[in-house]
Amino acid sequence: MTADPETSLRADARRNRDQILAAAKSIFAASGAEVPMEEIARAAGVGVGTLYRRFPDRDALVRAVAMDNFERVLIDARRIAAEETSPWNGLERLLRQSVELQLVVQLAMVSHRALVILKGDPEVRRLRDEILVVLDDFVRGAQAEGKLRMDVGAGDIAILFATLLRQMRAKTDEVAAMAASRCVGIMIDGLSARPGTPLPGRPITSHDLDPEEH
Amino acid sequence: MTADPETSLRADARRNRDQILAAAKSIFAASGAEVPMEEIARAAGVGVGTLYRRFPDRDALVRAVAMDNFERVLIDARRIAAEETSPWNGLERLLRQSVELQLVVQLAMVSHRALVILKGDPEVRRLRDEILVVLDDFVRGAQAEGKLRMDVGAGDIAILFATLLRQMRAKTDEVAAMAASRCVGIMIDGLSARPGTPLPGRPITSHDLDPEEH
DNA sequence: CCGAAGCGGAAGGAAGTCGTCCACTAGCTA
DNA sequence: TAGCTAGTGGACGACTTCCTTCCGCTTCGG
Repeated sequence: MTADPETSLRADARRNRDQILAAAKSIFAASGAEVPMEEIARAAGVGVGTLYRRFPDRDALVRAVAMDNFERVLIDARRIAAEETSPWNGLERLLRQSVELQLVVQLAMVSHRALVILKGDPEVRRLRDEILVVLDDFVRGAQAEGKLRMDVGAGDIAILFATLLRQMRAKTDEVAAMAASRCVGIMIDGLSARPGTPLPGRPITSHDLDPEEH
Repeated sequence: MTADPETSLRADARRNRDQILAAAKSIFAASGAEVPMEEIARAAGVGVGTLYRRFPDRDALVRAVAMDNFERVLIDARRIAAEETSPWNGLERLLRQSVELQLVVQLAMVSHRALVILKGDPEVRRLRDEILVVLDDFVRGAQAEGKLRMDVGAGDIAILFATLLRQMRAKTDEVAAMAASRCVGIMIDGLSARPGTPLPGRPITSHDLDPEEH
């Protein structure tokens, strides 16, 4: 809409902007969208003033991070879908390289604050929906080839991962770092179609995650 | 030490105390140990003043909740261990009736605040260690009977579980309620010993969870 | 070399939480 | 039933934490 806010920035300003976005991304993923602005600024190696110059308030920052990240994941997911002939393998790949995906899920489905902020933005909304469509395809495909248990939906997977990965990366110590990927591994094995215990209730679909009423 | 602070309370006071403990327990489990005192008071149906009369500060409340809950879980775990001949079945039962267990894990291993508070109390510490011993027994036993995958330790299970269930019960809506038990089900299937993908790193033991340095 | 864009971080202000205090209520005892 | 005292609730001031603005100084780029 407006004449490309990302060009026509002085070189150093441009660099700072990118650093802020990267820092915010990693911190949001690890600790949710409510962390102090100053912490983000520090992680980006800039002052708060700089952050606020570039993003007028927290909402703007969250929106920018979401846009950037959603796009990236969507591209990734589509690339994987194109490369991988087995939907199950694709799903697995998607889940394992999960740092990016985690943020999507975090922002789009878990963090209440983020949800409210992003809900208003139709463009973000559109990206979110496209991602869910792709995820749904993976799920249905993997089930069709008999690799994914039949009694789960895309919503189950989203919830599982969002909850799992959250807080996991917050700790810096080496045990915690290992824990995250191990948990993902266990979950994947739990999801695979092998004789196990049936789950209670019904599959949770991506549709169930839509915020209808609050 | 002091002459039993739980007797010699007026009947209504006693009742209030119990309600506070129950409310705190359920709220701590769902949202961690940092929720406002007023929220706990409200949930218990009393005023803040009453809460503070019974528990001088937040630390005292956390300690009391932990003691109560740890004892309960320890008794439970031992009862299950005695009743169940298969350690794997015992472990599964323990994990499924998880509300109590979740709080233990939350308090003892995840919440940083709670950790600091409880660390000083040798009695709590002792209970915690006993629970970990019992859990370790379950894990080793289940592995010995070939039901539990060999590449996990008690720490893996604790982390997985704590992270999973946290935040899960916060939402009241019916989808979220279902999600929790479904996630536990998936996790259990992921833990069971069947051909799956090996996990990265090494098993995380209960020892790894001890807070050595901070 | 100069002007303007950009920078950091101190500081004002808003929001929320803690724990105290005191006027009032209700169990227990005689 | 009456009185004593333990118990109660919630308003309130101190404090903390976070948001955002503002301004003197720095750095880029022409």
